[in-house]
Amino acid sequence: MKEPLPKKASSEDTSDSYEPIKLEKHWQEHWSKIGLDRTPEPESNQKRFYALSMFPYPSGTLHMGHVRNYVITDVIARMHKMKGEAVLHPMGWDAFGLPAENAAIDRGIDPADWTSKNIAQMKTQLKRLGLSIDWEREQTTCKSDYYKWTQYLFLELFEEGLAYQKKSTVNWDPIDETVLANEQVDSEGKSWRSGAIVEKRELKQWFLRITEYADELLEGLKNLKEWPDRVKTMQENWIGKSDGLQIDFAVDESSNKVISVYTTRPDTIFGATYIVISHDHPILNIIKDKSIKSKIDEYKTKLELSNNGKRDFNNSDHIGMSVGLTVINPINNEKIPVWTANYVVSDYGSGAVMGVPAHDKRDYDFAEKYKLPIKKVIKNSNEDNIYNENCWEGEGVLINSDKYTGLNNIAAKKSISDRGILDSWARTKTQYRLRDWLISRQRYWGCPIPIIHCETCGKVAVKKSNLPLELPKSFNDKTRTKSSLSTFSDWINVNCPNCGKKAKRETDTMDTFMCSSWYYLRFTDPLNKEKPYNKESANKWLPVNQYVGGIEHAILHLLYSRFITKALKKRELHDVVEPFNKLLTQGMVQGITYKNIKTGAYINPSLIDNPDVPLDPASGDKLEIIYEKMSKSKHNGIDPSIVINRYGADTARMFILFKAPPEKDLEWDDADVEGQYRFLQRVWRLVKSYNDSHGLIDQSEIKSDLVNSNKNIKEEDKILRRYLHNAIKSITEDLEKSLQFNTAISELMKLSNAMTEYRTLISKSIAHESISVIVRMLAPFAPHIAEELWKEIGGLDSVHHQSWPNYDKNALVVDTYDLIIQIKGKVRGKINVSNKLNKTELEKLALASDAAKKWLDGNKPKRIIVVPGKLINLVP
RNA sequence: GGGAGCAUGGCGGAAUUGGUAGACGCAGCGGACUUAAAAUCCGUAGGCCGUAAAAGGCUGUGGGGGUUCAAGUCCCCCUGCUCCCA
Repeated sequence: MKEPLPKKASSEDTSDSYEPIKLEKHWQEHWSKIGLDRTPEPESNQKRFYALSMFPYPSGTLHMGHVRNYVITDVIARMHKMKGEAVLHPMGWDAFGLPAENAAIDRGIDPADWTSKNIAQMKTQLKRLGLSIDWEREQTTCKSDYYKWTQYLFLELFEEGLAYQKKSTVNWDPIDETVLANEQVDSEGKSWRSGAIVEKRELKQWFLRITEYADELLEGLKNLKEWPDRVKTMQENWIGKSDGLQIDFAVDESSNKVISVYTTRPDTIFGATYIVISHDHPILNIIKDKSIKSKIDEYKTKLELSNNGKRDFNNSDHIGMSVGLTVINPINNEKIPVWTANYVVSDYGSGAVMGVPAHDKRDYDFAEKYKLPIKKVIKNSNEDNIYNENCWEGEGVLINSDKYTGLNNIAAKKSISDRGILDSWARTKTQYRLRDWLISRQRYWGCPIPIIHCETCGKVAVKKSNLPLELPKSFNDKTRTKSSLSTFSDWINVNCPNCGKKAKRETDTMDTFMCSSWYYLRFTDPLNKEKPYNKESANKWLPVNQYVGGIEHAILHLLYSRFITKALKKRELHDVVEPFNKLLTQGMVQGITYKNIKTGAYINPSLIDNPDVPLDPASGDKLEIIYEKMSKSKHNGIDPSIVINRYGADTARMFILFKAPPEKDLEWDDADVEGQYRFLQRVWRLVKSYNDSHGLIDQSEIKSDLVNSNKNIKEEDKILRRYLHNAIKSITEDLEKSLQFNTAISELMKLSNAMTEYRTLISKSIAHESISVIVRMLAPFAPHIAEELWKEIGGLDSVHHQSWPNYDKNALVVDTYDLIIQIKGKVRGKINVSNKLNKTELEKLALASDAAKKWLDGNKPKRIIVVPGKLINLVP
């Protein structure tokens, strides 16, 4: 950050210069007083618009990513308000979660206090941005007036059979000491939060049956026309639908037992040289041989100790053993051995697969390692693909496959399936990659699961009338060694609501994604004391018209929310099918970063003498200048408050919108911020000079955009009106359709430049029209300066209560234009022509032009293409 | 390994979806104002050739090929980067 802006020269009249800090404070106070941002009760015929940003985790400080997110939503919300729509633009806090708990443990304070302090701080920072948020609808997920309803909705799911507890192998995060859902473990087997390698543990956990909605969630993607394809593809892959076949292999040692394997490649069945089952497959129980049994136990221990948390199966590190059983391949009665291996897990498919090493990479790796036979059954028809010819996963013609030999593998797939189904050793099965959503967390700072475990009655729901089930207080009791509800014995021990006998409360809390998967519903009816929300309110406002947030939630939050919406619809709590109609995933805000390539160290910019040739102050090494996501450890963060203190919120807003299209990463650059500040100053001076030359506007001139027309006005007026109405047209499209704020602002700049140029040349009425329009169009982007200028030009009421301008089609019409003359596709000249000329007339003029004379050498063109309004191409 | 996307001046980025490439801004350069600087205003600007200066020409959207009167935009191949899935 450079030195503070220089003070204005004392000779200047201070009342006349742009002082953003003072002005913004004044208007924010005023708006708050008049309740400008309250959500209106929509009139019956009024269009409704729900604008929503993903609500933040209250970490305590606002960062630039937040600023970008909320400013984007704010511009959209403000514009729709001006269009006369009833706008809902709320904000809340995703306030449960581990950072609060960890901070609280470190400092011996209550996470609730830590959180509310952070919220207060961030709210102050947010308010300085001048966001048109209706704070009366604020929600905080860790407050009991919110989590009461999270619990209520959990019970709805419980009643529907969508919430259940089961023992299973789960992802255990050893740093955060809690389990994680599959979505929350990355491809390297690391926790999305702590980054620790996740371990596998057998634990009893609560799940939500999201798999029951797998197909609906997949199908629903097709209707989300205004979601980025990228996000839809990610969800589609995550759900991972596959149509396959379940094939029974009879166990040779036990006449009435079969192992059912799941496969999408029945065409390779003749290549099966072994069967692989998961380590906990039920068939293992039939093994009598003690030495094999003890070996299997040894293997299981090894599996647990290997700490191989990598998700399910990976190409490397396959381990396994033969379990001493034999099965019969139903297609050819061949006997093949049964193995167990860590690349097969019990909760996917049937926990068993057939090993076809010649045509499956994982099977191939495993067979190589354990010297199992490899049998090719499909010939690679693609001659080019000679690499790794031992394992061919593509298409081809069957070989070594009895009567199916010679068939194309697609056809073979069908006939083998048909045969299996007919002989009843196979049936079709649709399989999903998606697993049920694990929502249990063994931590204190979360929403308690409202279930009581009774020895007689089993799992009993807390009565809805007894909600909220509040978290126990006195968190910082020094006697506790673990930060989990299981240590609060007073709280745990209760009487069963059913039979009255002694019982215990569930001590798991819910995944915070549960809290955030329904907040958009609560915003529609935020103060309801009887229900989570009123059905009519939800139906009235949802789906969210514009949702804005980071791409990192492409799967997690967005998939969970879609599921919850569908599940609650089934409970008839609303009629909403999809929660978010249009989605914008904004890019990161990156800061300039100085990195020493040799040591990998990030250098604090304050230690660098010459930013153009940065050197490591410790070693003298040349540093690399890169842009990376802002973070403390990289010393590249820019604090929004500092920027606002220096330039004001309007400049910060303008910069962040102008610098890059919203979905792209944005590089913070102080020099560009200055540029936006200068632009606002130019507009400021422009308005003053219009006032001086043309006087104040009259309110009646604003009521209708069409007070002026193009009839009987002078040429300069026509030209400026054309600029003006072109700007209205493209800015409106940018904000309504393409969400291109950068080009919208550049249109504002062009308009401002033209208005400066034509200032003294135009009539008063055109001056008034253009000045009123530019101030109104500036309002969503830079609300404070626009409000001040609105007052300045003589506007009544608030600029934010004015209507968004409509463009006048007639103003866009040009009388003459430059027709481009191309010879053989190259631009060789242009002629000014009337827009009334038809193709033949244009042709005639073009042929007579200097360019044509020069480049055609008197020859007649063979071909002439005329694009009226654009160009003419003469092809000799 | 599979899939998706991207590649435009010194920089961020535009380009009506096949029709004047480089809008708008930043940085730069030249000038005005000023004792000077800042701020502000005006001008200039893809590259190369050409000219005293112009005029003018050639070339140009990662590289190569193709379709078309016309390609940043469509098709094929290659290179590089990013993301997702293994």
